[in-house]
Amino acid sequence: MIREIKVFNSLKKEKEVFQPIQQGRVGMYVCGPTVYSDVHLGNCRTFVSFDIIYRYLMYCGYKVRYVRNITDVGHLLDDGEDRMSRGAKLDQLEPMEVAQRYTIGFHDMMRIFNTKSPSIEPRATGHIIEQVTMIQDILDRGFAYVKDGSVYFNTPKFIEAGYPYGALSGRVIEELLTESRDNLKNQDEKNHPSDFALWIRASEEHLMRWPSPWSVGFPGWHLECSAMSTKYLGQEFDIHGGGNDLKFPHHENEVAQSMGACGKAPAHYWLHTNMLLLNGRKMSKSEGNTISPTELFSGNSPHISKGFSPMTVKFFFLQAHYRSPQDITDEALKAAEKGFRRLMEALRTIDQFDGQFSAERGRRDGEISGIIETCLSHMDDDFNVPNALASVFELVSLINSIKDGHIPAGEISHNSWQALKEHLGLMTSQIFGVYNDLDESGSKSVDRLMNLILELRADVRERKDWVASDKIRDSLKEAGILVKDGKEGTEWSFI
RNA sequence: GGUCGGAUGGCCGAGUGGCUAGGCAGAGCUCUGCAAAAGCUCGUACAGCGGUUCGAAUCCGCUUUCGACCUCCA
Repeated sequence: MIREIKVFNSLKKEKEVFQPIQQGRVGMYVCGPTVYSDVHLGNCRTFVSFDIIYRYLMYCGYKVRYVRNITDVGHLLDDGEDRMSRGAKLDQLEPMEVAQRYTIGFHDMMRIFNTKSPSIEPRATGHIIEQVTMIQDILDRGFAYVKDGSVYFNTPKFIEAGYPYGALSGRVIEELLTESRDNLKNQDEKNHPSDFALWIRASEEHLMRWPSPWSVGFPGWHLECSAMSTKYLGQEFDIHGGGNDLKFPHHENEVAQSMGACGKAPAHYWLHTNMLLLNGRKMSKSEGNTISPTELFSGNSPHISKGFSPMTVKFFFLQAHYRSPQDITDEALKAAEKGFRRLMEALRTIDQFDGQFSAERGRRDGEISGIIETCLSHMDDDFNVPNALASVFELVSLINSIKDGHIPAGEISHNSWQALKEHLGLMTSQIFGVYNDLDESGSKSVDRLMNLILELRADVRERKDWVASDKIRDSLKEAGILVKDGKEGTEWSFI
Protein backbone atom coordinates (compact mmCIF):
# COMPACT_ATOMS: atom_id res chain seq x y z
CA MET A 1 0.00 0.00 0.00
CA ILE A 2 1.64 3.23 -1.16
CA ARG A 3 0.25 6.31 0.56
CA GLU A 4 0.65 9.87 -0.66
CA ILE A 5 3.33 11.44 1.48
CA LYS A 6 4.22 15.10 1.60
CA VAL A 7 7.69 16.20 2.62
CA PHE A 8 9.10 19.63 3.35
CA ASN A 9 11.86 20.13 0.83
CA SER A 10 14.54 22.54 2.08
CA LEU A 11 15.48 23.11 -1.54
CA LYS A 12 12.15 24.78 -2.28
CA LYS A 13 11.18 25.70 1.28
CA GLU A 14 7.77 24.10 0.88
CA LYS A 15 5.95 20.83 1.23
CA GLU A 16 5.84 18.68 -1.88
CA VAL A 17 4.19 15.40 -2.73
CA PHE A 18 6.89 12.77 -2.44
CA GLN A 19 7.51 10.97 -5.71
CA PRO A 20 10.42 8.58 -5.83
CA ILE A 21 12.56 8.31 -8.93
CA GLN A 22 11.92 4.60 -9.19
CA GLN A 23 8.43 3.44 -8.37
CA GLY A 24 8.23 1.66 -5.05
CA ARG A 25 11.86 2.32 -4.13
CA VAL A 26 13.50 5.03 -2.09
CA GLY A 27 17.16 5.98 -1.86
CA MET A 28 17.89 7.96 1.30
CA TYR A 29 21.22 9.38 2.43
CA VAL A 30 21.73 10.87 5.89
CA CYS A 31 24.93 12.54 7.04
CA GLY A 32 26.25 10.43 9.89
CA PRO A 33 28.50 11.24 12.81
CA THR A 34 32.15 12.20 12.94
CA VAL A 35 33.62 9.56 15.21
CA TYR A 36 36.22 11.63 17.02
CA SER A 37 34.28 11.92 20.31
CA ASP A 38 31.15 10.66 22.04
CA VAL A 39 27.95 11.13 20.09
CA HIS A 40 26.14 14.40 20.79
CA LEU A 41 22.56 14.29 22.09
CA GLY A 42 21.39 16.46 19.19
CA ASN A 43 22.88 13.88 16.86
CA CYS A 44 20.72 11.28 18.54
CA ARG A 45 17.58 13.34 17.95
CA THR A 46 18.42 13.70 14.26
CA PHE A 47 19.06 9.98 13.80
CA VAL A 48 15.90 9.07 15.73
CA SER A 49 13.95 11.39 13.41
CA PHE A 50 15.35 9.80 10.28
CA ASP A 51 14.90 6.34 11.76
CA ILE A 52 11.18 7.03 12.07
CA ILE A 53 11.10 8.37 8.50
CA TYR A 54 12.90 5.21 7.36
CA ARG A 55 10.47 2.99 9.24
CA TYR A 56 7.41 4.86 7.97
CA LEU A 57 8.53 4.71 4.35
CA MET A 58 8.97 0.96 4.72
CA TYR A 59 5.56 0.66 6.35
CA CYS A 60 4.14 2.50 3.34
CA GLY A 61 5.44 -0.28 1.16
CA TYR A 62 8.62 1.29 -0.16
CA LYS A 63 11.76 -0.71 -0.50
CA VAL A 64 14.22 1.70 1.07
CA ARG A 65 17.98 1.81 0.82
CA TYR A 66 19.09 3.91 3.76
CA VAL A 67 22.71 5.02 3.65
CA ARG A 68 24.29 6.76 6.64
CA ASN A 69 28.01 7.39 6.59
CA ILE A 70 30.65 7.27 9.29
CA THR A 71 33.08 10.17 8.97
CA ASP A 72 36.44 8.92 10.08
CA VAL A 73 38.67 11.29 8.13
CA GLY A 74 38.81 14.60 6.40
CA HIS A 75 37.49 17.26 8.74
CA LEU A 76 39.96 20.05 9.32
CA LEU A 77 40.69 21.70 12.61
CA ASP A 78 41.21 25.41 13.03
CA ASP A 79 44.93 24.93 12.90
CA GLY A 80 44.65 22.96 9.71
CA GLU A 81 45.41 19.67 11.36
CA ASP A 82 43.13 16.75 10.65
CA ARG A 83 40.62 16.27 13.38
CA MET A 84 41.10 12.54 13.55
CA SER A 85 44.84 12.80 13.94
CA ARG A 86 44.59 15.40 16.67
CA GLY A 87 42.38 13.07 18.62
CA ALA A 88 44.95 10.40 18.06
CA LYS A 89 47.79 12.46 19.41
CA LEU A 90 45.90 13.54 22.50
CA ASP A 91 44.89 10.02 23.33
CA GLN A 92 48.14 8.40 22.22
CA LEU A 93 46.19 6.13 19.95
CA GLU A 94 46.18 5.26 16.29
CA PRO A 95 43.68 7.33 14.30
CA MET A 96 41.73 4.25 13.34
CA GLU A 97 41.71 3.19 16.97
CA VAL A 98 40.00 6.44 17.90
CA ALA A 99 37.53 6.02 15.06
CA GLN A 100 36.84 2.45 16.08
CA ARG A 101 36.25 3.31 19.71
CA TYR A 102 33.77 6.07 18.98
CA THR A 103 32.10 4.13 16.17
CA ILE A 104 31.33 1.38 18.65
CA GLY A 105 30.08 3.96 21.14
CA PHE A 106 27.89 5.47 18.47
CA HIS A 107 26.43 2.10 17.50
CA ASP A 108 25.77 1.29 21.14
CA MET A 109 23.86 4.55 21.53
CA MET A 110 21.82 3.92 18.38
CA ARG A 111 20.92 0.52 19.80
CA ILE A 112 19.96 2.08 23.13
CA PHE A 113 17.60 4.40 21.26
CA ASN A 114 16.26 1.35 19.42
CA THR A 115 16.92 2.65 15.91
CA LYS A 116 17.24 0.35 12.93
CA SER A 117 20.62 -0.03 11.31
CA PRO A 118 20.96 1.67 7.95
CA SER A 119 21.14 -0.55 4.88
CA ILE A 120 24.70 0.59 4.28
CA GLU A 121 26.99 2.46 6.66
CA PRO A 122 30.03 3.41 4.59
CA ARG A 123 33.21 4.88 6.04
CA ALA A 124 35.02 7.76 4.43
CA THR A 125 38.41 6.02 4.74
CA GLY A 126 37.02 3.03 2.89
CA HIS A 127 36.14 5.18 -0.12
CA ILE A 128 39.31 7.09 -0.95
CA ILE A 129 39.42 5.68 -4.47
CA GLU A 130 35.85 6.80 -5.15
CA GLN A 131 36.67 10.26 -3.83
CA VAL A 132 39.81 10.54 -5.95
CA THR A 133 37.81 9.49 -9.01
CA MET A 134 35.18 12.10 -8.29
CA ILE A 135 37.80 14.83 -7.93
CA GLN A 136 39.17 13.81 -11.31
CA ASP A 137 35.68 14.08 -12.83
CA ILE A 138 35.29 17.58 -11.41
CA LEU A 139 38.74 18.56 -12.73
CA ASP A 140 37.92 17.09 -16.15
CA ARG A 141 34.79 19.18 -16.35
CA GLY A 142 36.78 22.29 -15.44
CA PHE A 143 35.26 23.08 -12.04
CA ALA A 144 38.38 22.60 -9.94
CA TYR A 145 42.04 23.58 -9.97
CA VAL A 146 45.25 22.19 -8.52
CA LYS A 147 47.48 24.29 -6.28
CA ASP A 148 50.67 22.80 -4.88
CA GLY A 149 49.29 19.28 -4.62
CA SER A 150 45.88 20.33 -3.25
CA VAL A 151 42.70 20.52 -5.30
CA TYR A 152 40.06 23.21 -4.83
CA PHE A 153 36.55 23.56 -6.15
CA ASN A 154 36.15 26.64 -8.32
CA THR A 155 32.92 28.24 -7.12
CA PRO A 156 32.97 31.39 -9.32
CA LYS A 157 33.35 29.27 -12.41
CA PHE A 158 30.58 26.96 -11.23
CA ILE A 159 28.30 29.96 -10.71
CA GLU A 160 29.25 31.49 -14.06
CA ALA A 161 28.34 28.22 -15.76
CA GLY A 162 24.82 28.80 -14.48
CA TYR A 163 24.76 26.29 -11.66
CA PRO A 164 22.71 27.18 -8.58
CA TYR A 165 25.38 27.60 -5.91
CA GLY A 166 23.67 28.93 -2.78
CA ALA A 167 20.21 27.69 -3.71
CA LEU A 168 19.92 25.21 -0.86
CA SER A 169 21.20 27.45 1.92
CA GLY A 170 19.72 30.69 0.59
CA ARG A 171 23.09 32.34 0.10
CA VAL A 172 23.20 35.16 -2.40
CA ILE A 173 25.63 34.55 -5.19
CA GLU A 174 26.69 38.19 -5.46
CA GLU A 175 27.59 38.20 -1.79
CA LEU A 176 29.62 35.07 -2.11
CA LEU A 177 31.45 36.66 -5.01
CA THR A 178 31.98 40.16 -3.58
CA GLU A 179 33.04 38.78 -0.23
CA SER A 180 36.31 37.94 -1.85
CA ARG A 181 37.98 41.34 -1.98
CA ASP A 182 38.15 41.82 1.76
CA ASN A 183 39.12 38.33 2.74
CA LEU A 184 41.32 37.29 -0.11
CA LYS A 185 44.54 37.94 1.73
CA ASN A 186 43.71 35.30 4.35
CA GLN A 187 42.97 32.65 1.83
CA ASP A 188 46.36 31.02 1.43
CA GLU A 189 46.08 28.88 -1.67
CA LYS A 190 42.47 29.33 -2.67
CA ASN A 191 41.65 31.61 -5.58
CA HIS A 192 38.43 32.63 -3.94
CA PRO A 193 37.19 32.48 -0.32
CA SER A 194 34.11 30.49 -1.23
CA ASP A 195 36.23 27.87 -2.98
CA PHE A 196 36.70 24.75 -0.90
CA ALA A 197 39.17 21.89 -0.74
CA LEU A 198 38.52 18.61 -2.53
CA TRP A 199 41.97 17.19 -1.81
CA ILE A 200 44.53 18.45 0.66
CA ARG A 201 48.24 17.72 0.49
CA ALA A 202 49.29 16.23 3.81
CA SER A 203 51.99 17.84 5.87
CA GLU A 204 54.81 15.66 7.22
CA GLU A 205 53.23 15.08 10.60
CA HIS A 206 49.84 14.25 9.19
CA LEU A 207 48.96 10.69 10.12
CA MET A 208 46.11 9.89 7.75
CA ARG A 209 47.38 10.05 4.18
CA TRP A 210 46.75 8.42 0.86
CA PRO A 211 48.40 8.63 -2.55
CA SER A 212 46.61 10.50 -5.34
CA PRO A 213 47.50 11.96 -8.75
CA TRP A 214 48.09 15.34 -7.07
CA SER A 215 49.89 14.54 -3.83
CA VAL A 216 50.01 12.28 -0.84
CA GLY A 217 47.15 13.73 1.14
CA PHE A 218 43.57 13.34 2.26
CA PRO A 219 40.13 14.22 0.89
CA GLY A 220 38.27 17.44 1.66
CA TRP A 221 35.50 17.39 4.20
CA HIS A 222 32.45 17.53 1.94
CA LEU A 223 33.60 15.03 -0.62
CA GLU A 224 32.95 11.74 1.15
CA CYS A 225 29.19 12.24 1.21
CA SER A 226 29.10 13.06 -2.49
CA ALA A 227 31.26 10.10 -3.41
CA MET A 228 29.48 7.60 -1.21
CA SER A 229 25.94 8.72 -2.02
CA THR A 230 26.77 8.45 -5.71
CA LYS A 231 28.30 5.03 -5.27
CA TYR A 232 25.41 3.49 -3.36
CA LEU A 233 22.39 5.49 -4.48
CA GLY A 234 23.36 6.78 -7.91
CA GLN A 235 24.00 10.23 -9.35
CA GLU A 236 20.41 11.13 -8.55
CA PHE A 237 18.51 9.81 -5.57
CA ASP A 238 15.42 10.66 -3.54
CA ILE A 239 16.13 11.95 -0.06
CA HIS A 240 19.14 13.57 1.55
CA GLY A 241 18.92 14.37 5.23
CA GLY A 242 20.91 15.91 8.05
CA GLY A 243 20.89 18.59 10.72
CA ASN A 244 20.14 22.07 9.48
CA ASP A 245 23.52 23.26 10.67
CA LEU A 246 24.94 21.19 7.81
CA LYS A 247 23.01 23.11 5.16
CA PHE A 248 25.88 25.46 4.62
CA PRO A 249 28.53 24.84 3.66
CA HIS A 250 28.42 21.04 3.81
CA HIS A 251 25.25 20.28 1.84
CA GLU A 252 25.65 23.25 -0.48
CA ASN A 253 29.09 21.97 -1.39
CA GLU A 254 27.80 18.45 -1.82
CA VAL A 255 25.38 19.73 -4.44
CA ALA A 256 28.19 21.66 -6.12
CA GLN A 257 30.49 18.63 -6.17
CA SER A 258 27.88 16.33 -7.64
CA MET A 259 26.82 18.85 -10.25
CA GLY A 260 30.44 19.67 -10.94
CA ALA A 261 31.23 16.01 -11.46
CA CYS A 262 28.24 14.91 -13.54
CA GLY A 263 25.97 17.90 -14.08
CA LYS A 264 23.13 16.43 -12.05
CA ALA A 265 21.72 17.56 -8.71
CA PRO A 266 22.12 14.63 -6.31
CA ALA A 267 18.98 14.58 -4.16
CA HIS A 268 15.43 15.52 -5.11
CA TYR A 269 14.31 16.16 -1.54
CA TRP A 270 16.47 17.70 1.17
CA LEU A 271 15.20 17.16 4.73
CA HIS A 272 16.75 19.05 7.63
CA THR A 273 16.22 18.48 11.33
CA ASN A 274 16.25 21.31 13.84
CA MET A 275 18.35 21.87 16.93
CA LEU A 276 17.99 20.80 20.53
CA LEU A 277 18.10 23.44 23.27
CA LEU A 278 18.82 22.97 26.96
CA ASN A 279 16.76 25.21 29.27
CA GLY A 280 15.93 27.48 26.37
CA ARG A 281 19.55 28.03 25.39
CA LYS A 282 21.78 26.39 22.90
CA MET A 283 23.95 23.59 24.16
CA SER A 284 27.44 24.87 24.68
CA LYS A 285 30.27 23.06 26.35
CA SER A 286 32.16 26.25 27.16
CA GLU A 287 29.17 27.69 29.07
CA GLY A 288 28.40 24.40 30.78
CA ASN A 289 24.99 24.32 29.13
CA THR A 290 25.20 20.81 27.82
CA ILE A 291 24.10 17.30 28.65
CA SER A 292 25.12 13.96 27.17
CA PRO A 293 22.85 10.97 26.56
CA THR A 294 24.65 9.08 29.32
CA GLU A 295 24.11 11.89 31.82
CA LEU A 296 20.46 12.03 30.82
CA PHE A 297 20.07 8.31 31.55
CA SER A 298 21.97 8.38 34.84
CA GLY A 299 20.70 11.71 36.12
CA ASN A 300 24.29 12.71 36.75
CA SER A 301 23.94 16.33 35.66
CA PRO A 302 23.12 19.62 37.37
CA HIS A 303 20.43 20.24 34.75
CA ILE A 304 18.16 17.36 35.76
CA SER A 305 16.79 16.08 39.05
CA LYS A 306 16.86 12.38 38.14
CA GLY A 307 17.73 9.95 35.38
CA PHE A 308 15.38 9.20 32.50
CA SER A 309 15.19 5.93 30.63
CA PRO A 310 16.27 5.90 26.96
CA MET A 311 12.71 5.30 25.80
CA THR A 312 11.50 8.21 27.92
CA VAL A 313 14.04 10.42 26.18
CA LYS A 314 12.96 9.03 22.83
CA PHE A 315 9.30 9.64 23.69
CA PHE A 316 10.27 13.19 24.61
CA PHE A 317 11.80 13.57 21.13
CA LEU A 318 8.56 12.31 19.56
CA GLN A 319 6.61 15.19 21.08
CA ALA A 320 8.24 17.78 18.83
CA HIS A 321 8.31 17.89 15.04
CA TYR A 322 11.69 17.19 13.49
CA ARG A 323 11.79 20.63 11.83
CA SER A 324 11.14 22.50 15.11
CA PRO A 325 13.72 23.29 17.73
CA GLN A 326 13.08 21.39 20.96
CA ASP A 327 13.80 22.58 24.48
CA ILE A 328 15.05 20.08 27.06
CA THR A 329 14.06 20.89 30.62
CA ASP A 330 13.77 18.74 33.71
CA GLU A 331 10.05 19.52 33.93
CA ALA A 332 9.42 18.60 30.29
CA LEU A 333 11.28 15.31 30.73
CA LYS A 334 9.24 14.45 33.82
CA ALA A 335 6.03 15.23 31.93
CA ALA A 336 7.24 13.04 29.07
CA GLU A 337 7.95 10.21 31.49
CA LYS A 338 4.41 10.29 32.87
CA GLY A 339 2.90 10.45 29.42
CA PHE A 340 5.08 7.59 28.24
CA ARG A 341 4.10 5.50 31.24
CA ARG A 342 0.41 6.09 30.50
CA LEU A 343 0.96 4.98 26.91
CA MET A 344 2.82 1.86 27.98
CA GLU A 345 0.12 0.96 30.51
CA ALA A 346 -2.55 1.33 27.84
CA LEU A 347 -0.56 -1.04 25.69
CA ARG A 348 -0.53 -3.57 28.49
CA THR A 349 -4.24 -3.07 29.02
CA ILE A 350 -5.10 -3.70 25.40
CA ASP A 351 -2.99 -6.82 25.47
CA GLN A 352 -4.71 -8.27 28.50
CA PHE A 353 -8.26 -6.95 28.23
CA ASP A 354 -10.84 -9.49 27.21
CA GLY A 355 -14.32 -8.07 26.81
CA GLN A 356 -17.52 -9.04 25.09
CA PHE A 357 -16.96 -7.32 21.78
CA SER A 358 -19.66 -7.30 19.20
CA ALA A 359 -19.61 -9.72 16.34
CA GLU A 360 -21.57 -7.19 14.31
CA ARG A 361 -20.54 -3.69 13.38
CA GLY A 362 -20.45 -1.55 16.56
CA ARG A 363 -21.46 2.07 16.96
CA ARG A 364 -17.91 3.06 17.96
CA ASP A 365 -16.27 1.42 14.95
CA GLY A 366 -16.39 4.56 12.82
CA GLU A 367 -14.75 6.59 15.57
CA ILE A 368 -11.91 4.09 15.89
CA SER A 369 -11.21 3.79 12.19
CA GLY A 370 -11.40 7.58 11.94
CA ILE A 371 -8.71 8.11 14.58
CA ILE A 372 -6.51 5.46 12.98
CA GLU A 373 -6.76 7.11 9.59
CA THR A 374 -6.15 10.59 11.06
CA CYS A 375 -3.09 9.24 12.82
CA LEU A 376 -1.63 7.87 9.57
CA SER A 377 -2.49 11.00 7.63
CA HIS A 378 -0.46 12.99 10.17
CA MET A 379 2.49 10.76 9.35
CA ASP A 380 1.88 11.38 5.65
CA ASP A 381 2.06 15.11 6.32
CA ASP A 382 5.82 15.57 6.51
CA PHE A 383 6.13 12.86 9.16
CA ASN A 384 4.22 14.86 11.78
CA VAL A 385 5.00 12.58 14.70
CA PRO A 386 3.64 14.88 17.48
CA ASN A 387 0.24 15.00 15.78
CA ALA A 388 0.26 11.26 15.18
CA LEU A 389 1.10 10.83 18.84
CA ALA A 390 -1.89 13.00 19.79
CA SER A 391 -4.08 10.56 17.83
CA VAL A 392 -2.48 7.67 19.65
CA PHE A 393 -3.43 9.28 22.95
CA GLU A 394 -7.03 9.58 21.81
CA LEU A 395 -6.94 5.82 21.45
CA VAL A 396 -5.35 5.50 24.89
CA SER A 397 -8.31 7.34 26.43
CA LEU A 398 -10.69 5.11 24.51
CA ILE A 399 -8.98 1.95 25.74
CA ASN A 400 -9.06 3.15 29.34
CA SER A 401 -12.75 3.99 29.01
CA ILE A 402 -13.46 0.50 27.79
CA LYS A 403 -11.40 -1.03 30.56
CA ASP A 404 -13.25 1.05 33.16
CA GLY A 405 -16.58 0.11 31.65
CA HIS A 406 -17.43 3.70 30.75
CA ILE A 407 -17.70 2.51 27.20
CA PRO A 408 -19.34 -0.92 26.86
CA ALA A 409 -17.23 -3.37 24.89
CA GLY A 410 -20.38 -4.24 22.98
CA GLU A 411 -20.21 -0.89 21.21
CA ILE A 412 -17.11 -2.09 19.45
CA SER A 413 -16.86 -4.92 17.01
CA HIS A 414 -14.29 -7.60 17.45
CA ASN A 415 -12.67 -6.53 14.19
CA SER A 416 -12.37 -2.92 15.31
CA TRP A 417 -10.75 -3.95 18.55
CA GLN A 418 -8.25 -6.02 16.61
CA ALA A 419 -7.60 -3.09 14.26
CA LEU A 420 -7.05 -0.79 17.23
CA LYS A 421 -4.67 -3.27 18.79
CA GLU A 422 -2.74 -3.66 15.57
CA HIS A 423 -2.57 0.06 14.96
CA LEU A 424 -1.17 0.81 18.41
CA GLY A 425 1.39 -1.94 18.01
CA LEU A 426 2.31 -0.57 14.61
CA MET A 427 2.75 3.01 15.79
CA THR A 428 4.67 2.24 18.98
CA SER A 429 6.89 -0.69 18.19
CA GLN A 430 7.12 -0.58 14.40
CA ILE A 431 7.18 3.12 13.56
CA PHE A 432 8.20 5.02 16.68
CA GLY A 433 10.37 2.16 17.85
CA VAL A 434 9.60 2.50 21.55
CA TYR A 435 9.12 -0.20 24.16
CA ASN A 436 8.56 -0.24 27.89
CA ASP A 437 11.88 0.22 29.65
CA LEU A 438 10.43 1.85 32.75
CA ASP A 439 10.30 -1.25 34.93
CA GLU A 440 13.81 -2.52 34.50
CA SER A 441 13.77 -4.41 37.78
CA GLY A 442 10.64 -6.32 36.83
CA SER A 443 12.34 -9.67 37.10
CA LYS A 444 10.61 -13.01 37.57
CA SER A 445 11.43 -13.16 41.25
CA VAL A 446 10.03 -9.67 41.86
CA ASP A 447 6.85 -10.70 40.07
CA ARG A 448 6.54 -13.77 42.30
CA LEU A 449 7.21 -11.78 45.43
CA MET A 450 4.64 -9.21 44.45
CA ASN A 451 2.07 -11.88 43.69
CA LEU A 452 2.66 -13.38 47.10
CA ILE A 453 2.43 -10.03 48.90
CA LEU A 454 -0.72 -9.02 47.05
CA GLU A 455 -2.31 -12.39 47.75
CA LEU A 456 -1.66 -11.96 51.45
CA ARG A 457 -2.99 -8.43 51.26
CA ALA A 458 -6.12 -9.68 49.53
CA ASP A 459 -6.75 -12.03 52.48
CA VAL A 460 -6.34 -9.15 54.89
CA ARG A 461 -8.70 -7.04 52.82
CA GLU A 462 -11.21 -9.86 52.78
CA ARG A 463 -11.35 -9.47 56.53
CA LYS A 464 -11.64 -5.68 56.10
CA ASP A 465 -8.46 -5.19 58.07
CA TRP A 466 -7.78 -1.81 56.46
CA VAL A 467 -4.93 -0.98 58.84
CA ALA A 468 -2.91 -3.97 57.72
CA SER A 469 -3.92 -3.46 54.09
CA ASP A 470 -2.82 0.17 54.11
CA LYS A 471 0.39 -0.66 55.90
CA ILE A 472 1.37 -3.07 53.15
CA ARG A 473 0.48 -0.51 50.50
CA ASP A 474 2.34 2.35 52.24
CA SER A 475 5.42 0.26 52.84
CA LEU A 476 5.50 -0.86 49.23
CA LYS A 477 5.16 2.76 48.14
CA GLU A 478 8.19 3.63 50.23
CA ALA A 479 10.00 0.80 48.47
CA GLY A 480 9.08 2.37 45.12
CA ILE A 481 6.11 0.17 44.23
CA LEU A 482 2.67 1.59 43.54
CA VAL A 483 -0.38 -0.52 44.40
CA LYS A 484 -3.65 0.18 42.60
CA ASP A 485 -6.90 -1.46 43.72
CA GLY A 486 -9.26 -1.82 40.81
CA LYS A 487 -12.55 -3.55 40.17
CA GLU A 488 -10.89 -6.53 38.59
CA GLY A 489 -8.27 -6.88 41.27
CA THR A 490 -5.09 -5.25 42.37
CA GLU A 491 -2.34 -4.05 40.05
CA TRP A 492 1.10 -2.77 40.80
CA SER A 493 3.86 -0.88 39.05
CA PHE A 494 7.16 0.71 39.85
CA ILE A 495 6.96 4.40 40.66
C1' G B 1 27.85 42.70 10.84
C1' G B 2 25.24 39.58 6.81
C1' U B 3 21.60 35.51 5.64
C1' C B 4 17.68 32.47 7.54
C1' G B 5 14.13 30.48 11.15
C1' G B 6 11.38 30.86 15.80
C1' A B 7 8.45 33.51 19.99
C1' U B 8 1.50 29.70 21.60
C1' G B 9 -1.81 28.90 28.23
C1' G B 10 1.85 27.08 34.89
C1' C B 11 5.64 23.69 31.76
C1' C B 12 6.60 21.17 27.02
C1' G B 13 4.49 21.27 22.25
C1' A B 14 0.95 20.82 17.49
C1' G B 15 -1.65 24.21 14.56
C1' U B 16 -1.31 29.08 8.62
C1' G B 17 -7.39 33.22 7.93
C1' G B 18 -13.46 31.57 11.05
C1' C B 19 -14.14 24.88 13.78
C1' U B 20 -11.38 21.06 21.27
C1' A B 21 -4.37 19.41 19.15
C1' G B 22 -1.88 16.26 22.55
C1' G B 23 1.22 15.32 27.01
C1' C B 24 2.29 17.09 32.08
C1' A B 25 0.54 20.19 36.06
C1' G B 26 -4.31 22.62 38.41
C1' A B 27 -9.93 22.56 39.86
C1' G B 28 -14.59 19.79 40.22
C1' C B 29 -17.24 15.15 39.63
C1' U B 30 -17.66 9.58 39.06
C1' C B 31 -15.71 4.99 40.80
C1' U B 32 -13.54 3.43 45.69
C1' G B 33 -13.28 1.31 52.87
C1' C B 34 -9.46 5.02 52.05
C1' A B 35 -5.78 5.93 48.44
C1' A B 36 -3.96 5.33 43.64
C1' A B 37 -5.17 4.53 38.70
C1' A B 38 -8.75 5.57 35.11
C1' G B 39 -12.95 8.26 32.97
C1' C B 40 -15.90 12.81 32.48
C1' U B 41 -16.14 18.22 32.90
C1' C B 42 -13.62 22.94 33.44
C1' G B 43 -10.22 27.10 33.48
C1' U B 44 -5.89 29.99 32.22
C1' A B 45 -2.88 31.20 25.28
C1' C B 46 -1.26 32.76 20.96
C1' A B 47 5.94 38.24 22.68
C1' G B 48 4.70 43.76 21.97
C1' C B 49 2.86 47.69 18.70
C1' G B 50 0.63 49.00 14.17
C1' G B 51 -1.74 47.44 9.45
C1' U B 52 -4.76 44.23 5.79
C1' U B 53 -9.65 41.65 6.38
C1' C B 54 -16.51 40.89 7.75
C1' G B 55 -13.05 37.99 10.72
C1' A B 56 -5.85 37.14 12.37
C1' A B 57 -2.25 32.67 16.78
C1' U B 58 -2.32 32.18 11.37
C1' C B 59 -1.10 37.44 6.20
C1' C B 60 2.10 42.36 6.08
C1' G B 61 5.38 46.01 8.67
C1' C B 62 8.18 47.58 12.88
C1' U B 63 10.12 46.55 17.91
C1' U B 64 11.92 43.22 21.59
C1' U B 65 13.93 38.50 22.24
C1' C B 66 15.85 33.41 21.27
C1' G B 67 18.19 30.21 17.88
C1' A B 68 20.84 28.45 13.29
C1' C B 69 24.37 29.40 9.48
C1' C B 70 28.44 32.59 7.68
C1' U B 71 34.37 28.75 10.96
C1' C B 72 34.27 21.98 12.93
C1' C B 73 29.11 21.20 14.33
C1' A B 74 22.92 17.00 14.06
